[in-house]
Amino acid sequence: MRIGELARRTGVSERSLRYYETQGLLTADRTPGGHRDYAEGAVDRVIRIQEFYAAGLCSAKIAELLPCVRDADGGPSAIATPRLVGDLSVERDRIDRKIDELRRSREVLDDVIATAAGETASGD
Amino acid sequence: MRIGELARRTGVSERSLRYYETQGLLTADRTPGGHRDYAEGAVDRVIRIQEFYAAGLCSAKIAELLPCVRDADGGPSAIATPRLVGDLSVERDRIDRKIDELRRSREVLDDVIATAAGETASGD
DNA sequence: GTAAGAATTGACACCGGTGTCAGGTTCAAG
DNA sequence: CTTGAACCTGACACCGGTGTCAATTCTTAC
Repeated sequence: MRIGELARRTGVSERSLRYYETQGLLTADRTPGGHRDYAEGAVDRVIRIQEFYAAGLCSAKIAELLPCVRDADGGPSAIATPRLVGDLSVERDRIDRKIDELRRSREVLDDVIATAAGETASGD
Repeated sequence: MRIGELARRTGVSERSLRYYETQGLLTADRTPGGHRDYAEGAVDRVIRIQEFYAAGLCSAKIAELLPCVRDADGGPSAIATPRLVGDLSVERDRIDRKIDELRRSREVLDDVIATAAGETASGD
């Protein structure tokens, strides 16, 4: 598929898709004229990339990590090197802490929202 | 307490503490010479601010939100306006989605790490 | 062949919290 | 006093994924 369709199907801008390619996260065949031609699996891959970005990983880490991830299409996946495993463990711990932080903030927001709702309802 | 101590106790840089003040997130008395003098509650407040930042809220939203948060010292808290409640609900939903994303990424990382560990252990 | 839509590369800018440096002032201990 | 640590303000820069514009080129349907 072409970049426009991939952008539409993933909700990711064409700009970002091209950027991913420069970062070694995403590959595409080329038409004789030079237009990118993506495989079907690119959709899942792009979504995964976005998740990793959202998790706070940088392009370089994602580039190392992606080959080790079992895809939906079950291709053979690489085995992470000990160094990468160490890095990923650090990231995982960071993510765990981040989730806790988010949960705390979420609860505070909920509390503020609930309090306002209560005041509105009872009117005192 | 002085800014140095607050920075040490919260793990937040002096630079950031001063920045928070410009954003209306944190106040401090001043010594006759102009040095900041923080109340004891500043520690909790700074930690809360950091959590909100980590949750993806911008300074302006945090500034609106903070007065409505019930502090540990139980001072009277303001009631969020309907507009703010709307904004916060949007933020809360965003945080919920983010937590889900983080969880997914965390599982993938765990999988990669576990796979590598298994290969290392069995050696095949 | 031609026109319109889609894609290409390249460059510049943004966001916004934080790091850091400079030059000057205040504080506290001797 | 004096001295060194701590603090003050102001300014500049960064990060790094993304938005956006410009000038070309490719594709496709008529």
